[in-house]
Amino acid sequence: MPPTDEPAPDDAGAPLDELLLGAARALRRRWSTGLDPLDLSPHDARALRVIGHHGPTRLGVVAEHLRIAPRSATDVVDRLERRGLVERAPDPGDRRATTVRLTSAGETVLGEVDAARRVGAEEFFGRLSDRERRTLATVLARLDPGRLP
Amino acid sequence: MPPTDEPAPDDAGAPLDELLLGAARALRRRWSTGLDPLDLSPHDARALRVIGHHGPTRLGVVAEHLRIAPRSATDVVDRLERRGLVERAPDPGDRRATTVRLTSAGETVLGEVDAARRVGAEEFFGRLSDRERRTLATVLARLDPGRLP
DNA sequence: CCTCATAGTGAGGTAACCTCAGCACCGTGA
DNA sequence: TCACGGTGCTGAGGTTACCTCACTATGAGG
Repeated sequence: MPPTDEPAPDDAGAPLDELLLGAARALRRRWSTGLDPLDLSPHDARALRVIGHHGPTRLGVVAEHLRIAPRSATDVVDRLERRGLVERAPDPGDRRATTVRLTSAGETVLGEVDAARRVGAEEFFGRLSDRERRTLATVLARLDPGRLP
Repeated sequence: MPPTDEPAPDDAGAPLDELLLGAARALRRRWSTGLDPLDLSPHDARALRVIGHHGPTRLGVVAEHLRIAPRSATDVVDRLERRGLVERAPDPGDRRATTVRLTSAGETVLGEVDAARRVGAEEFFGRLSDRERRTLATVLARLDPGRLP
């Protein structure tokens, strides 16, 4: 066995990267169970939030916000449109482009999604003190290259 | 499969959960580029580490450590075995069970993986102070339900 | 116009999971 | 001692969330 500073993986010795990925995985899992009654995948819910929050937006912009390839945004929007939660409309300024916006059904569901998200996050991050949460938010924000000045 | 290296705009006042998922995503991306020269997916590299650091282990135990279904561990070990990095052997104490351990090639690669991981994590977590890192580790460990007593 | 870039999408692929069923084997309890 | 429910692994087959590549329709500059 190569020389490493590993104690036991189950204990507090796990390295930062494993911890980060593990926590993200756990969160995703919990989130997805919280969304079960809405019959929405976490990803679609995320997309719904982006679209709702940014008003009528181009597909490409949605892709950027979700950090996925434009082609993948097409799929996401397809799914949401099939569910009647969003609708496409031609961009008046550029006839190549398509804008997406929430339907009223979409806005309703978005409300429920936000509620579920809040409850799930509350449950997940519940074991942390307010101070720990603030610290976590600060530190994580600094780690995400997309949000840096 | 080179991940798109988008600058990626920010999603307004991102809440804790988005931050966590975003950071994990960014880390995974960086990690995977760091592993490119080894021709290993992050996942397989993770499995290699678990197997290497636990000596000959049962498949089921590997699954537990990776937090995946036992069936999925079979796939991971299959891939690693096909690459000649690990080998299966019958568990002497239980003839239903199979143990996995690194080959010598596997140990070599594990060394490189560990090095790459350290470099990548260093780069990724580099903007944090030692104190911030320690705090992050503590907080994340508390968030991971898999590690609770 | 002609050319080149850009927005979205069809086709087709991949990775990393999952469940479910089945087989070989284990430990128990009557 | 042996039937039987539980356990460890795997084959078959599915899902999800992405990807690239090639294409069409459009826009913008010379």
